[in-house]
Amino acid sequence: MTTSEQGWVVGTVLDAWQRLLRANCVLMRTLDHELQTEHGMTISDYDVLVSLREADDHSLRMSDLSRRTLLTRSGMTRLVQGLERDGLVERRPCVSDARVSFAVLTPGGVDRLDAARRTHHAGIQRMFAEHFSEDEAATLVELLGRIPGVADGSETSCCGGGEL
Amino acid sequence: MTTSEQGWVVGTVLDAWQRLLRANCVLMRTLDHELQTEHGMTISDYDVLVSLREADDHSLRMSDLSRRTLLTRSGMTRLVQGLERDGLVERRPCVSDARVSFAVLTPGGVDRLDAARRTHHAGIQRMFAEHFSEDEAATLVELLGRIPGVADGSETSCCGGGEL
DNA sequence: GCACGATGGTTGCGCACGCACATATTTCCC
DNA sequence: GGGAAATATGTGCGTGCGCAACCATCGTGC
Repeated sequence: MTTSEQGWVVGTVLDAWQRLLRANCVLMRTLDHELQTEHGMTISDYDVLVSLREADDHSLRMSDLSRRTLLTRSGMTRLVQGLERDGLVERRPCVSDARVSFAVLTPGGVDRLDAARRTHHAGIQRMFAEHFSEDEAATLVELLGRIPGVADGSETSCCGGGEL
Repeated sequence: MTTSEQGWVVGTVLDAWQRLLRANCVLMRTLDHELQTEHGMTISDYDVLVSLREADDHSLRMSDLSRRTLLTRSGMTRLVQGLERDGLVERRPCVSDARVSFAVLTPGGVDRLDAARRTHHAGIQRMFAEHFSEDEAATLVELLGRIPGVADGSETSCCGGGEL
C-alpha cells in the first residue's frame, strides 16, 4: 500500500521521496563546494567536461551536451561561454550544418579536468560510494531507473531534452 | 570493488551517483513546475508549509524550519517573507527570547496547502510512488539514509543545519 | 525554387538562493 | 554585574539557471 484511501502518498514511499531530495541536497552542496573552492569549478562545469572527454574527438554539439547533462540549452550556452573564457573548451562551427556549434575540450581543459577529478572522486567516495556495496549500488541504479526520464538517458526525456 | 587502483570511483557506484542526480533533477523540475503553474507555489514553499502543519500549534522558529527543510537560514527568511505577503503564514515574536521569531500557519495557509497537496501528491504518485513497492521504498530509505547528513534529519547535519 | 515547419543556438529577463557580514539578544564565566 | 562568546535572524551582493522569445539555418512538399 503506497497510498491511502484519500489518494495521499503515505508512509515509507513518502519517506523515500524526502530522503531522495535531502540526499541530493547534501551531496550537491558538499561536493559542489569542494570543487568550487579547490578548482573554481561547479559540478555542472565538471559534468560538461566529463561529457566532452567521453565523446569522440572530445567534441559535442551544444544540444547533445545539454541532453547528456542536467542543463537546458540556454544554461549550456552560458556555461560553455564560461569554460571558453577560461580556456577549457573551444567552440568550433560545423561544416555540414551552419546552425550547430561544437564545444571541444582543449588540452588545458583535459588537465584541469584531471585535477578536479581527483578531489571530486575523493568526495564521491567519502560521501557516497564507500557506503554501498556493488550489489547495493546496482539496486539503486535499478530502482532510480524506474523513475520516468531517468533511465532513458540521452533521449528526449527530462532536463536538457526539451526546454519545457 | 567500488574504486579502481588509481582511486577513481568506477562502474555501478558511479552510475548510481549519476542516476541520483538525474532522478532529483527530473523529479524536482516536473513537480515544481506543476505546483508552480497550478498553485503558484514552489516545492520549497510547499515543504515549509508541510513542516509547519506537522508542528505543534502550526508554528516553528525560523532556524528549526531551515533545519527541517533544504534551505539555509537566509533563504528561509526570504521564503517566509513571500508566504507572509501571500497571507499563508504569520510572523510572531517569542516572549521568552526576543531573538527568535516564529512562523505560524494561517487558516488560509492550511487551505492553500490542502489544495496544493492534491496535485503534488498526484505528481509524486505518478513520477515516483507507483514505481515502487513498499519493500523497495524501504530499501531506498535505508540506502539513502547511509549518506552522511541524510538520516540524522533535524540535527546539525547538512543543508539548513549550519550555514556552511 | 520557395514557403513553411522543425531544429540549433543565443539573449532578455527574472527569480531562487547561498555566502559573508551585520545586528540584536542571550548565556556564560570571572 | 560586565564583557566575551554563542545564538537567532536579517541584509547586500552575486550567481546559476530556467523560461520565453528570437534569429539563423535546414529539410520537405509543392
